[in-house]
Amino acid sequence: MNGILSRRERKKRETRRRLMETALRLFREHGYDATTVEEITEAADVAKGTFFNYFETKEAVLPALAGLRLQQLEESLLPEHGAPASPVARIKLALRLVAEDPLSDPALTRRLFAAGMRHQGMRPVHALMKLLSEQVRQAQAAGEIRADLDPTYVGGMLRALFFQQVIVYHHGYRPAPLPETLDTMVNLLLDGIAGPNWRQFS
Amino acid sequence: MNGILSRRERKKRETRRRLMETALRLFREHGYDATTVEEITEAADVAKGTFFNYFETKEAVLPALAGLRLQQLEESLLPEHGAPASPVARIKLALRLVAEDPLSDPALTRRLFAAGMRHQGMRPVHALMKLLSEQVRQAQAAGEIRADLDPTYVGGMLRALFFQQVIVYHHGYRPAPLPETLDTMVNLLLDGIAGPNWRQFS
DNA sequence: TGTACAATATGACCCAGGTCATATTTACTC
DNA sequence: GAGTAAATATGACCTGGGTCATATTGTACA
Repeated sequence: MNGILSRRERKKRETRRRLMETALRLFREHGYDATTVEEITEAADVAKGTFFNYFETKEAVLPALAGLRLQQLEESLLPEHGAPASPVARIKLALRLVAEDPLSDPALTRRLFAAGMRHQGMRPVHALMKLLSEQVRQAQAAGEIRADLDPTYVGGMLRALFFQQVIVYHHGYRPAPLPETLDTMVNLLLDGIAGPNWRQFS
Repeated sequence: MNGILSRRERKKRETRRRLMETALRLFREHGYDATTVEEITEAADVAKGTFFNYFETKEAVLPALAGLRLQQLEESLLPEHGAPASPVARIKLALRLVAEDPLSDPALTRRLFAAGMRHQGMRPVHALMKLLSEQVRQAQAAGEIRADLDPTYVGGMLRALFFQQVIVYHHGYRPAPLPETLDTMVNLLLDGIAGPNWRQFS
């Protein structure tokens, strides 16, 4: 044994890492659809079948990639790293950072989102939702968000609205630069969209 | 000519209708993935290639089917047909009806949503969004929703949250029956999720 | 070092979605 | 009806995702 990991474990991780890295590179170079699994494995110097030992489907690489990015992102949300004191501000920051990530080009974002829904799995419950839920929890503790709501529920809302926003933006609906529209979206969710006559009915 | 339509036009519509109907039946009988395009065309008594004269991809049938349903649904939202006077109540009603539609079984809903995102098209801008936007417009006119918002924008939010809700529900997150959770969701969007300390920061 | 077992890698193969050159049908004109 | 051009139907074919029986590699233990 070398270090704490067996040779097997080291090779496994290395192969997985190489596959993910290669896939991302090729996706960005030639587009998601134009990149075949065989091209990925060829470039990563393994056989085609090996790919499916590491990922259930071609689409499944995307959540894995996103997971990595979010792990890094999670750190920049720690107060020690200069993140805002207000949890809500941190949520806005997180959304802005995710939207700016190179992984978030139009095609990949759509695919990533679709992959997050597809399959009755949703098992690695898209990492973004977990991250957002945690920030929501903190926002509730700070009294910035109503405490009677399930953080997971609100995290899910934020995630859904985020993707809606980003996808629509990439489709040409651009009342303002993306970061601003994301902030607006969060504010809207906080303040609500009710008009003066709402509650007269209910 | 018979009626106002040429034989060609009649046959075309009939074939399209038969394909959609057959597809829906088979999807519901055997599931979306388990149903092949060839099975659909076989059952509809046309050649496989014909399918792709009518729909760009297998997935593309779903938006087409949804469009039909929504057309019917749109009528039940007219005041003449006993719909509530409050536009917001009509929005809630619409969401409940869509969720109850047989087309909205778990697998198909996910697929339908994914199809709505996929392809840089999004051209038949998912009919649900159009329907919701229109109701939002009316709600704004009635003062139930803030008038300074773009109805399309709010319609998009509602659509995104609706799907999030339905999918999560089908995944086992069920604090209450689906119709109730949908109402709650709309109320939450109306009232906002801000806590007592919000605005102290901004 | 040898041997037995488990984990991982491999690529031939299968299958279903999607394409396309060709055949058939419809519409229109003389 | 014959001729012709356009619309539509067709199914052989291609492609790439995903499977699986088999081969290879790593590990454990004597």
